[in-house]
Amino acid sequence: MNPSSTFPTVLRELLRTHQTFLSYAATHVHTLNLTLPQFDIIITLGNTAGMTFKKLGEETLITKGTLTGIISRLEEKALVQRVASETDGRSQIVRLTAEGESLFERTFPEHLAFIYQIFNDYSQEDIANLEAALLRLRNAVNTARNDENGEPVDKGNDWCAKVKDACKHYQDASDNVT
Amino acid sequence: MNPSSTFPTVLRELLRTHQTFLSYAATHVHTLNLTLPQFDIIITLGNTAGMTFKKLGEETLITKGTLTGIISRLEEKALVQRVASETDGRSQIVRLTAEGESLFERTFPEHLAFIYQIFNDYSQEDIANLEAALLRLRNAVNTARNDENGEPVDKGNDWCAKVKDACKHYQDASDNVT
DNA sequence: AATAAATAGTTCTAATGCGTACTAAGTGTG
DNA sequence: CACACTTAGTACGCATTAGAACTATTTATT
Repeated sequence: MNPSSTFPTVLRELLRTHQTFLSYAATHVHTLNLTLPQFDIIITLGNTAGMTFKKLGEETLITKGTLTGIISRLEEKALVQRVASETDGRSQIVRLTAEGESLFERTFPEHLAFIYQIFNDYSQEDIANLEAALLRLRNAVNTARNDENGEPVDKGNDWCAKVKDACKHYQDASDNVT
Repeated sequence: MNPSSTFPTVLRELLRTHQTFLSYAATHVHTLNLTLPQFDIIITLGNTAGMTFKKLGEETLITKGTLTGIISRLEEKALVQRVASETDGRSQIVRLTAEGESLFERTFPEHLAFIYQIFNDYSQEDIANLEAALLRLRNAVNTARNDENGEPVDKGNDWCAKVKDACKHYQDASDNVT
């Protein structure tokens, strides 16, 4: 295959890296008898007076419908609790129980240490560059999405050729791996 | 917060970017009445004589247990079919039906075009660099995983200080967002 | 050849994950 | 005040997702 990267391969690498990282993080979290999203909630609520479902969902990237179930299961484990908001009758405040706080303080540094091993060979600059590259990609996706909704992007002949080229690379790649 | 990136923030950005991209890709795939994993299968089998479950799972990063269900649903839609392997009594070959081939040829270029809009402002070099950065991170995760299983990584005083520092940054970040 | 070990898929369970519909409560406009 | 409209969270359906247990088949070992 052509040595230069094509956009399908870089996106496949995004999925692969994401999955590999989650799998790694899970090996630690599962020793706590928690799922990854559950631990994410614990971490997010740690050192906090609690927050609404809406805010919690924004922080953890979990949709509200999914969040209801996760919080309920954490409530069954007595790690978090729902408290009615005093200022808004629609809102629930989710916060850690004493047991949840205790778990957070006991396991969070340990978890950070576990994760930190990934970056043994990274300098501060390396990390910053990686984050910038990811942010650029995310912004590019959002730009594409907005263009999709608004006026269509300019799709000249150049664009068509590039897509066909990328298509060819992609199919070459899937061909020679029998 | 400190302007330099910490490893929790870069990993959060990895999740965010991943999610944003999937969400974008889904807007197109859903117009085909397919889920993202289902379309991934179609793409992977396109221009191919078919492959075993094992290979298909490796290509698409889907575990075998999950794959069974996805293939069954695609079979119900008459887009793929299971064929017993002639060389190995345990193996099933999954391949596109004529209808599946047709769908692939009709929609794949269109899908690439949709995805390609993301990279409007990327040069070939930008893409290669991004892929390299992701690959490096993935390799770093795998290294950490192996170190975890083998002899423990050197955890001197330096390491401890870094974790505490990162911990502090992380908590600062979650504090100043109410 | 007999047995043990590994492999390929299926089945099953618990927990996301997303989207839609729904209820309750707040907000805005006339 | 009456009305539509928005918002916060829940309920539900469908499709993953990982992991463990299971069956059938192959491979390795003696």
